[in-house]
Amino acid sequence: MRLNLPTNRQLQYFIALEKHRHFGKAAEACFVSQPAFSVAIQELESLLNVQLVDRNKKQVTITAIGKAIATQARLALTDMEVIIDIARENQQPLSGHLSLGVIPTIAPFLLPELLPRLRKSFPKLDLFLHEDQTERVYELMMQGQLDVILIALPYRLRGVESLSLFRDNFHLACRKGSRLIDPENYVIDNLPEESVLLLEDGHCLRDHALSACKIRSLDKVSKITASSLLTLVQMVDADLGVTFIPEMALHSNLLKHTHIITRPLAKNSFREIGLVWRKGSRRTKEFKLLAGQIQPKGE
Amino acid sequence: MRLNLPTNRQLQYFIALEKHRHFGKAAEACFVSQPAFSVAIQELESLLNVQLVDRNKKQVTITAIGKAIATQARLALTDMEVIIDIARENQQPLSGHLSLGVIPTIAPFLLPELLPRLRKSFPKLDLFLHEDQTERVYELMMQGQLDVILIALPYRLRGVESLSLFRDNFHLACRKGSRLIDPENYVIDNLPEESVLLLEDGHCLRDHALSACKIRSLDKVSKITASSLLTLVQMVDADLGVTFIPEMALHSNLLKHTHIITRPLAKNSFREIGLVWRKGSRRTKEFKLLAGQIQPKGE
DNA sequence: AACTAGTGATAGCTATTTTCTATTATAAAC
DNA sequence: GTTTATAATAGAAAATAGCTATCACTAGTT
Repeated sequence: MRLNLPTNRQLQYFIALEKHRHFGKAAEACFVSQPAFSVAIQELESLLNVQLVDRNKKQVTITAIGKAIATQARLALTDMEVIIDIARENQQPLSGHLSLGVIPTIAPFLLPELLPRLRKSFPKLDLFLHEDQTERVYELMMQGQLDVILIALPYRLRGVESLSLFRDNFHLACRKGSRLIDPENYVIDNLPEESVLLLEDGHCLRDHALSACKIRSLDKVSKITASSLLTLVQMVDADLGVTFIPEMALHSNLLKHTHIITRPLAKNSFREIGLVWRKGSRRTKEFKLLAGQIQPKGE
Repeated sequence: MRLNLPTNRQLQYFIALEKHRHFGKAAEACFVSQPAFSVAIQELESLLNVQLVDRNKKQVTITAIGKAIATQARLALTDMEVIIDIARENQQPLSGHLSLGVIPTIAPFLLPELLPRLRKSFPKLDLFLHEDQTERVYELMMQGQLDVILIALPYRLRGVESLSLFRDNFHLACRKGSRLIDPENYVIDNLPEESVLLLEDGHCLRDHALSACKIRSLDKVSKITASSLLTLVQMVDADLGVTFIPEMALHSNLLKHTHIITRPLAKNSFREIGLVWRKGSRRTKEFKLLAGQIQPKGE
């Protein structure tokens, strides 16, 4: 029989193990159970007839030969990926599978317009969407689960390249005739205590809004938070407070059937919408092309 | 999910297809059925979303992109093999799996002594033996089915390296008191017609013996042939003819309980025993070590 | 010493993937 | 117009990979 080669799976698992030095964690990173992972590592060891890891001590140690093999394994897997790249380069750009992460404060405002346009311009594109907060889509991207993410900047990210698409200005939003504020003539710092409503922690919009409105004291911020823009708007409509809404949301029907009015903030009160991908990704060209398709809404 | 890579299997199949330009033959070379093979190629095409082969015409043609991918695939598989090599280099030489091909006119005379010696010196060696004629073991070796072969030289081979181990002299063998020949004083060319018995075609011993005895005319050679040395000896014992026996066979019990006597031929009447492997094999060192273990019998 | 937490291995079962045999479809050759 | 050669398809069987639950071992703790 032909010489038995290690499988990609076994090598991927082993490389994960070398990185995490922990079976359980490496297994998790590979999205398999720990037993399945352990078995795969054992298979690899028995196939190569070599001990790759020391499990003697409390901690996992990769043997010397294990390290050498991990290095070569990375090479082999990279070669495999190059096969994919060659195949993809041969195709039209933006065709085939592409997984895009979008944060919840962008998705409902940009996607309804973007998706039909993409479908029309790139009919062979098989888009997979994942909506989650910045931290989560970033992690998924770095793990290779997502190809590219559409998020709001600034955001502290490492190992990425990004393209800034456009500014998204913040607007003050309050109920018409609010007892809290006169929208035509107000000073943030004169707002009553706890009258600024924001999204709950984890949403970058919370931080961006805070930074945009240049609030001095967190006392102005309500302890009550909303878990979605929709809820937030409902709270403002009930005059429980005021908030700051990104411009792209204004052109949606988020504020329809409410008594909320909005006023622009100062010109430098904005978040930036950006497309972000892993540094050195082989699909950079495609991402730039994709970026060109993403326009601020309603202009 | 993590980016799906092509499997080694798919790449191996595709490389075979690129070589044979024929689904059925490539499948056979991979030791799978044609449907399984076809399915694997289709899987690869669908995974890469690229057409690798043109099946339009009567003949299979690899597309341009297919050729590029085949090249990269060979790279990737070589990397995989290097993993195996690294693992093996780390082990003792002559340990783990080794498949050895031996021809039938050597195996019964050298192996009974060789195998116990190997088992003792290299207890971790897991030897797989295959006995067949030179042409066949050579083919199996070139296909990667066998690592190394033990055969008689000279033999026309391409793409191999070899190590000559020792000379194996031919001896005349005839029944004691044969009516055909006086073993103490004979001339080959005076032998009666069809009195030289040889193995059937395909056995290299037939050609080596013919060349060793320097026979002038094929008229001396019997039309009756034997398919094994044992049969040949029985025929000589029945005084149906004479033959030429390699020295290693004399020290076996092949001639026990027969009335056959043997006489050395001229000094330059010999075949050479050699160990042969694929050119550039990464296990060359081991093969040379193995060669050192193979001794002429009974000296 | 017994207990607990942490970690990797093992067992038994299920789901998925791969392969096989048999058959079909299609195009060229006689 | 049949025959031949070749690859694709269907459906069952076999092999592989995965999961949950559990065990076994080690190191600290009580």
